[in-house]
Amino acid sequence: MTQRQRRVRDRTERGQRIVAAARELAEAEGWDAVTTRRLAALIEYSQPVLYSHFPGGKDAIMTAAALEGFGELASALAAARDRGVAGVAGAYLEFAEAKPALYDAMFTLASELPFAQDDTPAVMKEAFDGLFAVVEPVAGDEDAGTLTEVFWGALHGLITLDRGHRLSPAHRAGRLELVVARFGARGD
Amino acid sequence: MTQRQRRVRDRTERGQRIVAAARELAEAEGWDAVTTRRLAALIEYSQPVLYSHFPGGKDAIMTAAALEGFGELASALAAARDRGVAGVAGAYLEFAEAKPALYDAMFTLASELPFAQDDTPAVMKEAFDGLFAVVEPVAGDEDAGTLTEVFWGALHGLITLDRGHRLSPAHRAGRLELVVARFGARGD
DNA sequence: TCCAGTTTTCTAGCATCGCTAGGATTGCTA
DNA sequence: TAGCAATCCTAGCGATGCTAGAAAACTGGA
Repeated sequence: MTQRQRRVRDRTERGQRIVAAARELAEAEGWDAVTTRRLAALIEYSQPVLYSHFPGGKDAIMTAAALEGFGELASALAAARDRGVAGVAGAYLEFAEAKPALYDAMFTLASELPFAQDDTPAVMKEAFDGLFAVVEPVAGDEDAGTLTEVFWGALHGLITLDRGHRLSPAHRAGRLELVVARFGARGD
Repeated sequence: MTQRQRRVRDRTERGQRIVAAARELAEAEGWDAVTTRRLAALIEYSQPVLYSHFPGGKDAIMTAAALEGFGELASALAAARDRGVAGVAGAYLEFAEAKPALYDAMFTLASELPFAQDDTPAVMKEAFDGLFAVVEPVAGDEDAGTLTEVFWGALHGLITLDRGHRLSPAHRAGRLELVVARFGARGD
């Protein structure tokens, strides 16, 4: 029986290696460079092995990477929770800047990951809660959930626009201050 | 000489037909469905003709479509200018909802279009000015340009997150109200 | 009107992509 | 050790963006 255990362990390890290789390659050269052939070469197996781990193919691998990302984002936000809105906003931007390809997988691509629904994965809810926790105290009359969504949207929008070179680099620090100023205080 | 004039006119007309066909197909089936072969079939010419109009290939066609989009967005924002921050914000969201594929081409894809730089196309500056015009009066002590960028980021972020089914549909109207409430008034 | 020369257009093909069927190889069980 | 089952790989399909070189159409001068 230990043989069987070792085999399943090897299998799960290989699945993780696939995702890890995909993330590494994506951060280095972008998701377009993550092809099934290169991925297979990196893990030193043939292409079809990928599909035995992820029947959904490349999209499923990206989704798996995105889920890992939500876990890491949730941790980063939780660690900054005691530094309030400014701290959490900074941690969010820092995460997006440190792992741009992963951030893309989480939000821009892989849109079949459901959010704000019953079957939303737990890590995604935890990430959202990391924002909610610091927004809720300053919500005032406004609905805290809605305000969190708007706060999140502002951070996300600034990140994607900035990445597309659509914002002035000179205003970069000022934008963070302004988001915090507009969302970190009671709005009534 | 009129022969030559007719020829160049036909050429530019065909170039516009290419972009029009790309936009139509993209709105109907998404940008992935916009292949050079289908595009060539739609304009009733062979594939290489596309490259005589747009040497950059598919990316260049999408960029041309995006530029058209910036012109249309600028018009929409200008028309809503007298309705203040709320009106412009509403017009922006309306534009993004009415032409989702075009909006993607403008912001998510085609990121080689430079913004906030010297060689930024005029239509892009006009679109930005459509936001700036209503934000500037309520900037107070804050830098109006930076505030406009944050306002823009909030709108853009909400659009992209909403499109990826990452926000609660029930809060949809509330989010617009909240953005306006947080950005439509002086923040000092 | 006809014939070069130029411009425009098409046919055919390359490399690469995601993905999969079917055979070969390996490991497990009796 | 023989047979079975799981695993893996080779080979290939259709489709993608893009391009070289042949074919066709148009141009302007005798």
